Amino acid sequence: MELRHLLYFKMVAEELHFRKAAEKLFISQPPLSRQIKELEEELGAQLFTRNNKRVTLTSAGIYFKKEVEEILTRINKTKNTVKQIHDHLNGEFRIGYISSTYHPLLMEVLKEMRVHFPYLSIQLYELPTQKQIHALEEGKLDIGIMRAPIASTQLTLNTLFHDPFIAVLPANSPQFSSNAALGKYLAEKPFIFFNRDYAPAYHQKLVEICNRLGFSPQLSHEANNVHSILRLVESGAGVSILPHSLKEHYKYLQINFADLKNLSIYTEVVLAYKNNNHQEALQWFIKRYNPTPNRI
Amino acid sequence: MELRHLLYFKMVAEELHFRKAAEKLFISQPPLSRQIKELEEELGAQLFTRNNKRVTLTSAGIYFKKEVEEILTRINKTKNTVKQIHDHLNGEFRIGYISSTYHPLLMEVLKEMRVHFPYLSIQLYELPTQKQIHALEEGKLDIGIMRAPIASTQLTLNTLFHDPFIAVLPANSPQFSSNAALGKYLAEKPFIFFNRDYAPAYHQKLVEICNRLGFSPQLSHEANNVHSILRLVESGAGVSILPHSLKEHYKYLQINFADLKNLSIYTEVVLAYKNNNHQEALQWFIKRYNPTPNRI
DNA sequence: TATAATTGATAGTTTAAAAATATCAATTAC
DNA sequence: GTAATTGATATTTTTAAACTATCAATTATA
Repeated sequence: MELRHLLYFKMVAEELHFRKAAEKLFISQPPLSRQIKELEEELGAQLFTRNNKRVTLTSAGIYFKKEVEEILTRINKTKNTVKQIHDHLNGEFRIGYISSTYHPLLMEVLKEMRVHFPYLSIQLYELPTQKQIHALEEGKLDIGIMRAPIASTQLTLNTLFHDPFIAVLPANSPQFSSNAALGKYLAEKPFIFFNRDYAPAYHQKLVEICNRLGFSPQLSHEANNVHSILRLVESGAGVSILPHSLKEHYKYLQINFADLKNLSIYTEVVLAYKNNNHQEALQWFIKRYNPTPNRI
Repeated sequence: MELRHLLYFKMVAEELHFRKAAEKLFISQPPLSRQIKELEEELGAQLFTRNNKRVTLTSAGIYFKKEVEEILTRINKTKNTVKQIHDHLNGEFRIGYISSTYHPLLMEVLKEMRVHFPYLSIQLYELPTQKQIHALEEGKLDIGIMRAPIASTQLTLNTLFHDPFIAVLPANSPQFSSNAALGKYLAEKPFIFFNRDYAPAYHQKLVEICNRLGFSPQLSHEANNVHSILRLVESGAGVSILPHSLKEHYKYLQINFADLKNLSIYTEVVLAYKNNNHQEALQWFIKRYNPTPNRI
């Protein structure tokens, strides 16, 4: 028995007409009759009754039809999945990340990943959260490192860590004994923000922090990149508030950091990927990529 | 793609060695390599890595192996079931019944059955309950009409009806106003019983009825067939107690019947067949054969 | 009722593809 | 460094699928 027999049988069972079935199968009628006969002989069961004018399924044939349909469906599904697994391991793997991602860890993980998946072309894209969400939904990214909240039912989220905030000040700034004193200082300086459209939720969070510190920020500069903001602060262009985890990665800059005490506002950094995506490289990345700095 | 490809793949995946696999498949190595290559091309996925000395499955191959094994198992199961359905419809159907079965109904059902299942050879066997149980368990009967109790975990039971008992007397017997009067009459007559070994539970029940009527029967004759018992009674050889339902079917005999009042002892008539037997003819018979005389 | 049309089966031929044989290059083991 | 072992390749042989032509049986229609 071969799949051909099953395929031919299915068509005859649907058409209940050898000539029509043969036509649909793009073969002539005699070989079809022959194949069905062979199948019946191998099974040791009659599948059709031929009244020389009317073809009908026997009980065995009815059962076989149901089974064959399921088997053929299963085979096709398997073929597709196998192709997917292959492509996922031999194609591209696109990672999105936000500018505030801790790069040394990511670079380390990528180095290992290239050894594990030698035929996979791994690509990095620095993108803001909103753009990552769309790219993930459209299948243009495989995984994204971004900030909550993520409003999408198509994506599965995986919390990496909760990050508190810290004030970023020029090198000549004084020390502050309280949030109030810090607030007073920040209120009088030009405030460097992330672009509102670029990261709306993040922007909103910063406004809330300022309010809690007792002031409304003077929105003087806008940037859409952590590095740019830090460079602006260093040059004395103003102050800002950024995720705490960055402090460790920018020690070489001539700036001061000032803790915000007892302020339970955090930014949540997550891994996001499309629901039901079980591709091997993705699963490997999720398992391996676990920065855990300042985890709460 | 053909089943051949799946079968060949499975063997190579198990052996991880083309020559050994080819040997086990009773073909030479080159065509095996060719078929696997064809399969990989059709799937668009590499299934094996060949390091010119070591064959291993890729991730896609590992997945495919699991699926192929399940698919091939499924196909084999389907083949067996189809054969079974065919054989059950084109082979024999053996029905066991006890002598007290109401024949006109059974004959009517069989007539219909032969129309419904024209290729089925339907065979009847009059057998006592115990022999039917063994025959069913051994697959020598497909269904049995018999009396409870049936002590077998291999059989599924289907109650047909509960039958009370009735006394069978010669034509010259008087009328009785009470069970006590009847008991007194029966006590003095030779009692015709079913053979004890032949139908032990039934025999036991009759003894209990006699006790309830206030006497111990004189076991003069034994028979193993309802018709024989009735003929013996008709000839004046003695009296007996039989299932009530028989009264309707032996009206032509020169005998009297005497009801046993308020005696809640019944014999249960059941259909019995092997557990998990879903053969079409059996299911049809169970559904159709439903005598319901004296149902309680 | 006779004739034409339609059905699946059969016979014989052609074609495609699976399998066999012989051999190769690459690797491993000793 | 040599022999043995591996899967791949080239070529031929064999198998079997598919084709064409035709048939007998049945049904529809005039």
